[in-house]
Amino acid sequence: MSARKLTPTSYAVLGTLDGAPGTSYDLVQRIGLTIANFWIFSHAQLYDEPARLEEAGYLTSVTEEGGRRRRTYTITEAGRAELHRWLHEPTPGHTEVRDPGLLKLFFADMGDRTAVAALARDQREAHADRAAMYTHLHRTVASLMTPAQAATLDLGIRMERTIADFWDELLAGLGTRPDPASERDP
Amino acid sequence: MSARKLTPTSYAVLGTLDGAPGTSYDLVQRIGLTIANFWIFSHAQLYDEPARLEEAGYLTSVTEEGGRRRRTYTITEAGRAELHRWLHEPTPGHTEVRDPGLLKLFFADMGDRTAVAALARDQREAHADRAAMYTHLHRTVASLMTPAQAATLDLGIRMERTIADFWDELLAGLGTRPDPASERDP
DNA sequence: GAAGGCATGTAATGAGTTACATGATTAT
DNA sequence: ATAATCATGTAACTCATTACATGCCTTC
Repeated sequence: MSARKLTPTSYAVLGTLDGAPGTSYDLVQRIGLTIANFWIFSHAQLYDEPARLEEAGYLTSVTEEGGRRRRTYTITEAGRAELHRWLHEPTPGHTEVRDPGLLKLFFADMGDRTAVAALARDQREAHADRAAMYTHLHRTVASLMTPAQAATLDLGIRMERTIADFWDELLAGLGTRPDPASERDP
Repeated sequence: MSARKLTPTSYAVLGTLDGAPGTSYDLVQRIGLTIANFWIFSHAQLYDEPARLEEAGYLTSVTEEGGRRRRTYTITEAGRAELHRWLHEPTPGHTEVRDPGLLKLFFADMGDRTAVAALARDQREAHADRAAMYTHLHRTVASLMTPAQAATLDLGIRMERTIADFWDELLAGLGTRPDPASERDP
């Protein structure tokens, strides 16, 4: 029950367990379908973090007797209180857009047309695909989400579109003719 | 000179030192003004990582004799080769948008109008400010950047606007009149 | 010539990733 | 009944963050 500063990981776990208890594997599933779209937590983190939160008194767990000895976590009152405290406190920290493609662009030599164009094409496709995927998700499962969850997905769509457009325009700006080496559309 | 997988941090350092040698402090400055806008590396990382890169043969360093014993790093041929290899290799991994505000929204109870509205207002301001700041930066120092660097900044502006708009619309959707300090709904 | 801040670095701790390991379940 | 895959967890390692420590330079 030692004090420690909670991280975004902690709140992702607390928030996910609020409302329904679950095992680490459940967390992997629930978070994988939702939060992981914008903030990735590795599988192992979702095993470590609940253990820490239990140690801190924000969760309790029961371990299955037989077989796999699955551990199911439940949020405590203290956990719920901490979650709500966090929800109401001012939000510090700025948005990081950790995008490997963007990092590459930063160091790219615009003179190297082919390399930049290849990067731009890849990124455009990847982000357009993601935008489409989210849009589909939004249409199919929005009804199962809370309005707030649907809203985050909406932002996800907007951002992917913004990024896809950016690469698309960058590509156009390169004066790229359909490129000999590896083109798609006419 | 042991092999190891390089991380984005590694490439940020290699890329920044390509063209001009520098100390860790120089890295802090150069990266702080540019890359840190979308991908933050802590001060200590920029001391640790060059040491690792030297160990791996991608950098060499000379240490000042007197006083502070400053260590200046220079990229090696191997380092440059690795940087270029990376620049030309396909880019895996998807964009993470690590935004504490967004994480909060995900768990927010839309019924709690005041809390959501407060969050939305804060975020809208913060992102609008950032968009303005980047725009200013772009106008004033774009000429000092490579076109690729200016392009990343351009994306930064677009993203911040997208996010600011999102919060703005969310706020409007809550049926919020201009707000006297903290009201509830009619 | 003392105070305050910028420059420079390290140590301790904590978090995150990768790799490994194995138990259940399903499909063939 | 075997292979394949899903579910579950831990261990080892690498990275990142925070805190600390101190040197140097400016300014008053």
